[in-house]
Amino acid sequence: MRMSRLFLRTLRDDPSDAEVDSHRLLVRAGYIRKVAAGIYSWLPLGHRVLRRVEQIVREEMDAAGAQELLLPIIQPLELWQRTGRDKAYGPLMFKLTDRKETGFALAPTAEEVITATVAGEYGSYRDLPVNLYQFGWKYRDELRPRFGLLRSREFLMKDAYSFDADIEGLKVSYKQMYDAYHRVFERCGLSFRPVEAQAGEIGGDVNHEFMAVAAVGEDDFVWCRNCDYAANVEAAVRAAPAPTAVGDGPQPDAMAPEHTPDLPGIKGVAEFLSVEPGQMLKCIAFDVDGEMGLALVPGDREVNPYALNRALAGRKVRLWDDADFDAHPDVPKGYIGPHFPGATVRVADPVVAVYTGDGWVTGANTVDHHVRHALFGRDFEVDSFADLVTVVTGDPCPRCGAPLSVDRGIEVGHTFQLGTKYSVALGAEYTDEKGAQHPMVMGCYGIGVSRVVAAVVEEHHDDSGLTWPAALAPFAVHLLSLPGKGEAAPEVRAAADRLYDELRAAGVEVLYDDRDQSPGVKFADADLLGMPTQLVLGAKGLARGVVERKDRGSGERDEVALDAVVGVISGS
RNA sequence: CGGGGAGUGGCGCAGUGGUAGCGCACCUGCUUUGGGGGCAGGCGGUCGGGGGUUCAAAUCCCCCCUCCCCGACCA
Repeated sequence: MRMSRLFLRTLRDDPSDAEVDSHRLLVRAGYIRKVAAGIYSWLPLGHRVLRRVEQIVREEMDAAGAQELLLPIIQPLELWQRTGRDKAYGPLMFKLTDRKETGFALAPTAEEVITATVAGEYGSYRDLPVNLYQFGWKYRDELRPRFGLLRSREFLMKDAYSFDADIEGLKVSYKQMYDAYHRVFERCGLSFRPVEAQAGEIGGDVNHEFMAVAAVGEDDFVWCRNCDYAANVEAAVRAAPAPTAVGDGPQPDAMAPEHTPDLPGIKGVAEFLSVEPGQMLKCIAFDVDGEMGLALVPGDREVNPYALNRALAGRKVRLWDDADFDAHPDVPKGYIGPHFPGATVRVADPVVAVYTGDGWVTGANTVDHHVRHALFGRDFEVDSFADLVTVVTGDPCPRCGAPLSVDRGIEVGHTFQLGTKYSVALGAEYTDEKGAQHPMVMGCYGIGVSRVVAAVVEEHHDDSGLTWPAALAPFAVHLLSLPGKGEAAPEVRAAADRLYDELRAAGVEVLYDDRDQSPGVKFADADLLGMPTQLVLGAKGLARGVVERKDRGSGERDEVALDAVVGVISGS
């Protein structure tokens, strides 16, 4: 492509509304333009990158045995009502009506359509398994679109759906997708981890989010650098310390009340009483089926609500908020102790039972008072122990014991074992060998194709601009001609034209800067646009029969003989 | 939706009641040519929209819209 003809305008200044590097650079380099909040146009260079990611995903999906199809973006609302998800999504869906007032939605995802489609075609165990996928624009009216392509209202998603006869089949289909995802993100040049995620309302046993490690990511996730353990913060656990029995060692003094005026916070009390926050016992009130419960954790830790829910499986658990405290003026917020008489359920982190020699500093159940020397087994009891705390960096890995890390990540893909929720609701059933009817067992698998582009930029850029991995670059080579105005100018121009033609004839995709611009402009644009290899042909080089080559990523330069460069670049 | 901020030419910005400006980009000419050169000339803006105050509004008042940030939310 000749740059003189390319639809491109680079910006010298950063766009004022871009907060993150991927957004800033993709706009500045002329890859995308904003049309509305969270809605972008993909200009020619950006479009080529998007198509590259798409093609990588397509190849891996096909290799994994999935079949590509294309589902509609406009979907009848009636279909969503049959699964109840019109309400679950609510205002997140873009809705519209046709001239007959029939309701439609712009696809936020496609479980309903694909399940209805399969239900209409297949009905025998002989048909299964089948895995279908598409690349489709998805629409979600996010409360707050932000970070450019990272959280947009319109985005390109690869969504795949597997249909199996039973759970065992689903697990096979799931593994194929899981492995394919690894290959996709490796080929895209991302540093990523699949993390075990909290099973959401969709249900299903296994659920992975593929997180690209990035400081601007919106999700925290926990992972072990020593083994393969990785998990969403909500689902993450740590190796729990073993409780030691009461009475190991000398008993501390009896509980001693201390006056701690106007100090409802852990930090203030710890300073006031000259103890570490970790020596304090935090008692968090929650509601469980209308009863009051207490979650007991060390003062320097946070209660993980999801872990609390797991600990009380089967019961409805909700942490108290301000309204609950307002409704119970007898409960001394900020001064609750583990022995608070109003609580009927007590769940403690295992650390609470560990003998500390001096007991815990905790609330005295009276406003403005705390106590010292609260001892588990003597001064208070609990109903059960559970791993309740939110994991932090340095906690021991539950599998190998090595220190865990908590990092930010961008969710570039997810895989779900769905089960039969959609097949039951939409009648996707099959007849088995004996003539009995069963709902198909489904999985769904998404990759945010446009989000991958942004995630790759977050990982592959520098101060000067983009530094594309070869697999995603719009062009493999950026050829710059520097003819100058000297006598050699026509020769340089002709030699660059010839090189451009020869490279293309050899199958190399090349962006050719044939513009009548100063060298500085061409260099700056080449670095900004970020093709992996730059070839510079100027008068001096031509006189010596060489082209200068620069590797954009490393910045390394060398010279290649003009008559050898096509072979070197094309690898032939 | 709550809180904060901003809408002035394609991009970045200045302009607090009195003739709409600057840099970049774009066009013309000259000059320069290995890291966003210089000189000269030029095109381009109902100052987000509507209403109001005033002799006079980008500027003050009211309403609305859009965009950005923090939060809540998020398969």
